[in-house]
Amino acid sequence: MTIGRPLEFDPDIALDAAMQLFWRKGYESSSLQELLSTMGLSKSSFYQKFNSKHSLFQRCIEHYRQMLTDKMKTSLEKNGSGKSFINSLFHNVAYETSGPDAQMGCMVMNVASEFAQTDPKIAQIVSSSIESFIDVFEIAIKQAQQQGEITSDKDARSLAHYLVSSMSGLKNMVKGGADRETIKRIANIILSALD
Amino acid sequence: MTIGRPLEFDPDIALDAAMQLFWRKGYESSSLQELLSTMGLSKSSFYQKFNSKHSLFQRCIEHYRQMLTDKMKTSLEKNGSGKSFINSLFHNVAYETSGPDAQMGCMVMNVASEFAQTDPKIAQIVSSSIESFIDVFEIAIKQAQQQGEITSDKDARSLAHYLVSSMSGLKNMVKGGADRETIKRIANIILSALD
DNA sequence: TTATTATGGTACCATTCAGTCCATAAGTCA
DNA sequence: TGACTTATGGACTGAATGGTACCATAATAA
Repeated sequence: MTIGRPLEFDPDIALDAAMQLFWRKGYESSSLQELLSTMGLSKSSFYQKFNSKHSLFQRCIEHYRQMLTDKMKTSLEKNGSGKSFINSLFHNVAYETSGPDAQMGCMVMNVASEFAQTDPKIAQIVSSSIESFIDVFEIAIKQAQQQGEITSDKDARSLAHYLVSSMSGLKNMVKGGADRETIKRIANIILSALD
Repeated sequence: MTIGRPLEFDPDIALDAAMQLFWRKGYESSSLQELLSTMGLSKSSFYQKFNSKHSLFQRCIEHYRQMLTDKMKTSLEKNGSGKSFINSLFHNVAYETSGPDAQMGCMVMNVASEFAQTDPKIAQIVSSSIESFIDVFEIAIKQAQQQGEITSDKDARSLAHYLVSSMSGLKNMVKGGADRETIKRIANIILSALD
């Protein structure tokens, strides 16, 4: 055991709460006050565990990357088929058009949009996070190719880039106010590139 | 002549300068001070001509919509071919990867990402702006279909939605740090949906 | 007990934010 | 000239920003 008074909060839970807020509102619009209340801790505790708003933000992006890639990988395993994993991923976007968690988009792309061009450190985290997403897609595509769901003459890496780009664009359309049916129609065209 | 002391600046030029800044940095990160210096006017003049930062912002989005749709329409006319217009539009994104004006993305999509979910008034402007872009793409597609460059069995409106979504995603990839060759490869896959 | 660390609270810091107010300058019209 | 109208520059305001310092107190381990 470490000496001294133990923490009264779970740093991981606090980090996750912060991530949710940053995801929803971005960096600038998430004030310290809001962070403290959603994380459920005082200013003292905050600055003791997380050095600053900015360093917390970086950790949140990493946390998001980890959470999302894990989620995708388990979903791929459960699904069995690489192709149907991809299909369901894109069609699920249609259900982000309404509800409490709607129009949040992808946190990494949100960050890229907010100030990837300004902050080199953040830009690097964003870039490597995108690479992680591409990697997962590539695994799914190669699996689909082995299963005969996608023709093997297509370059898996390029397709993976294409899917990340398309997913990002689709989520942008949701943010722009597109309705469910429109999203479904776009998703179908996107997915037709895999045939 | 109007009575009273004449304006010492051109409102249209000032508006365009403001748009450039908002485009580059978004709403929150564009401080009033920066706006004043790039627009080249004092605080008094600013608040006299443009009521507030927020109302100026709305006008800037409208201005962007107008500028971009005009640019696209003239480009379509000059190009003659609907298909080659679309092709060049997507391949030109590859050249936004470096340089001073790089990684600015589409202002409307940037705004959608920043706070379309927060501000209903802005959300409406964003939504109608996206519709305008879709309209232009639809014209280009129908023209290409008449010219036999795209098969007529495809629904032009859906394809237009798809192209806006794809363009948005592609620009996101640029912001995320993708290099020129990667963008070109993605663009080719996107455009293959039109074959 | 002693050492160590965490907590909540307060006060405070400099800076920045958008926005207001007023005296004055620069014009038009009579 | 002088009245009228609008534009301009600068000083000013009140609120909010992220961050620091300090405090008494509480909870653990050695």
